[in-house]
Amino acid sequence: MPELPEVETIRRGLAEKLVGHKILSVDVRAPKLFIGDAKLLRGQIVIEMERRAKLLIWKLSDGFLLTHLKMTGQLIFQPKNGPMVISERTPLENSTVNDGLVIGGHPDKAYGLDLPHKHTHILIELDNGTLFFNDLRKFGWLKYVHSPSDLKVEVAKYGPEYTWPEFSLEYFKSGLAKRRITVKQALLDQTFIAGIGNIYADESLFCAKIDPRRKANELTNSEIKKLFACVPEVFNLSLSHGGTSSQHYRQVDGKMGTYLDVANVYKREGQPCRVCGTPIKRIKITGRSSHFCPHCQS
DNA sequence: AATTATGTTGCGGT
DNA sequence: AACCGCAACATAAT
Repeated sequence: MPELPEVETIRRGLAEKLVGHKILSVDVRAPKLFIGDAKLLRGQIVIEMERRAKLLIWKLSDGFLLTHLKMTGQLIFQPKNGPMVISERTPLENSTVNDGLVIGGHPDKAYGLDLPHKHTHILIELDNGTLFFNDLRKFGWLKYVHSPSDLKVEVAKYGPEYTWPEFSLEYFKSGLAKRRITVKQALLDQTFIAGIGNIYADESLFCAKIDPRRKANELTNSEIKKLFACVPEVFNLSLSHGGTSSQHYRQVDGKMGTYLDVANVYKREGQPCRVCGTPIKRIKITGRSSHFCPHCQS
């Protein structure tokens, strides 16, 4: 899925396009993916767009719309009378690339943004355009809740955001000390820190020069300190690149994120480490790919 | 054909 | 009781 930098990039895009606009209608084609009564969204104004962990929170004139994109969810906005935009992982036949956008190309591909397509499950029509929720694997969802206390329940499980004062070195240290799992698994735990997924766990551990297989409770103080600084550093770098378009992630306007251009380890198996030249290794840690430099992170 | 994919959750075991 | 590992969810690309 989109991790924190991707969801935050989407949040900024949605805020720019949707805040102040009115929802005219909602078309739910896959009922399982909308929890609550979609009809209640009709006529509501989008007041504010927020994010908690990897969850998007739309503040509406009456209630909240929550969206979780999980692994392959997309939210793509096409303004009224706007251009037909198709974005593909690789440019398609008969398409032209312009500033990260791919225009034209094959209309039937799963990743195409000639919308709606077979993986478009929910359409939200607003007064200034249409938002398409596409999700190849159908793990993602939208949920309407009415009251602030309902919203509170939804976000109660998440650990601190990396920007919060609650995310202190002391908190980080004591959290790691009580976990007997690998440091990689600890970073992925949303109840410990909000927003890290597979990409940024690997990238943060490279930044801190820590082997992902190390036990969380066996890290030295100086390693913990380094990792504590690396998490914000990596997040902020990715945000400045609009996130990572590894496969399905797209910005709200269909553009890809370009963090992969500067990633040190993620998806770089066999390629030379940017620091020492040693080939990057990929191993499994509890079922998930983990990329690291065997020389720098030993 | 088997493996892989940006995530979370619920179940059973320790 | 808290913690941990793993299957499950659904679909396509390689």
